[in-house]
Amino acid sequence: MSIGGISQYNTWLKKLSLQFISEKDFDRIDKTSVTLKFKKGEVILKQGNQPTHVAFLQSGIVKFNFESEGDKNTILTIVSAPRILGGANLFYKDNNLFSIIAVEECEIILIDSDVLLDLMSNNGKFAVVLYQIASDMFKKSIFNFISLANKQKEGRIADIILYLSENVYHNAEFNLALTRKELAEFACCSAENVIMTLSKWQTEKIITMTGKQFAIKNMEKLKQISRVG
Amino acid sequence: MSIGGISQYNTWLKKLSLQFISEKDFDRIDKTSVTLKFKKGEVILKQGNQPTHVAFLQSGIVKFNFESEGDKNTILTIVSAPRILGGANLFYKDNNLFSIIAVEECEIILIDSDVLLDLMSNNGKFAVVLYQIASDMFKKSIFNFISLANKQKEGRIADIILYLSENVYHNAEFNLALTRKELAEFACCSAENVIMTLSKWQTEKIITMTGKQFAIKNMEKLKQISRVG
DNA sequence: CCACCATGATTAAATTTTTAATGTTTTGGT
DNA sequence: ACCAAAACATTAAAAATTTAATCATGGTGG
Repeated sequence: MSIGGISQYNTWLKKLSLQFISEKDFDRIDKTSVTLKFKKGEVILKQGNQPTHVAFLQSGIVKFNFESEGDKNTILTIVSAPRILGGANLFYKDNNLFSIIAVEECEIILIDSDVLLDLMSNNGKFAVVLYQIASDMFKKSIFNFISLANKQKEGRIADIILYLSENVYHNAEFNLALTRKELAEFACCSAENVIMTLSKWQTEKIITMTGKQFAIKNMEKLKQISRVG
Repeated sequence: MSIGGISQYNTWLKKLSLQFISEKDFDRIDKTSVTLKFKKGEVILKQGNQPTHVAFLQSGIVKFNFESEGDKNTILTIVSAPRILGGANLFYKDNNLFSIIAVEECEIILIDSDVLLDLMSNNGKFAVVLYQIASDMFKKSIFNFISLANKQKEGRIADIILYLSENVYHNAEFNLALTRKELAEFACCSAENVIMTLSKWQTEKIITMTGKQFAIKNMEKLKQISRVG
């Protein structure tokens, strides 16, 4: 677990920030930030804790996990670097609504909320751009919600596979870091449903799976399943 | 349908805004705004349209309605005045993700997006406060999502009844403006499920219904149903 | 190196939820 | 006030989904 400032990296965040704030202001972020490494399964931000930092995902993939009574988990979304995390209750005194957990090895930059809030307050353009990023995350969560509400099992599983391909791995072939159980928590169905559906799709040559290696072979068909629901 | 500026009203919006921006800047909003009245069922912002305005709900109740293929509707949320609407894709070039429809007579103030965006860009504190309002709406939508994902029929129906009581009508007794079908679209189940469940609860003395008049008689029990799912 | 545990896979039974069919009541427009 | 349309209500059958039971496999730690 390494500790240090941001400036050692030529980060997406730095580039973004310097379009709106001065080098001097960015130094304030830099000096109050900490860089950490997380292994698969480690909790980055814990549900119920008081948020004091905004997390920036420098590399890796994380899941937003909501734990309800009786060890029941729901994965709200899965995102890959580069990404600002914790935008949901960013600058809220409220406790974290969900945990953020590493799905594969991650580098995280923790930024002091108060420093960032102060910079936003003094720079409207910077605030607006962060607002737009949060809006975009909100928009994606609306799509999840709609998929869940309107589609059944197969449509939902198709949706999360397409989501992972398009928004996380940026490729039709990828090394899936998630277990079937996690896919089920993401698609909001039982692990059996995921297993059965994926097996079926493999025999229908829509996808291929070898171990963790995953490939969408018939994108059109998968999108059709998503549309039909 | 009346047309005019905002300043005729001593609005929540005006009070909020003047904490952060000058009277002169507020005049810019005022001069480019339009006030409209909508009757029950009328569409305020239409799904798929290009957003050019941010809507402020001055009075009344609206639903966020997503229409999917085959006339299937999902109600994402229901909100009452005073409230900023359209925060989801506020300042986005994207088309509206959903329609906003009056559930009962509403007064709406349409504010030019570009004017508001310009004021935010020049006033970080104003931008931050609008960011926080959008965050709060996001948070509520997360709760909807989680309810939908984790609970079945009865838990979900309990959740929307509690939501309406707490967040829309602010009372355990209210004159419900929604039909059973709309309740079903909100709880994501069939109208039959809503009717059956509400009837059952009435015989169990958890609620009473006489026409549109609705009363929660056993709040503890209803909350327990929500918890158990 | 072997036992054990997590993961993946398959099936049948139980449960939940939707669909369809039907009738009654309420509401809104003329 | 009357009529048609919408909303409300109930039931049974059909479909979807979860639960439970069972087993194979592969990686990990003692």
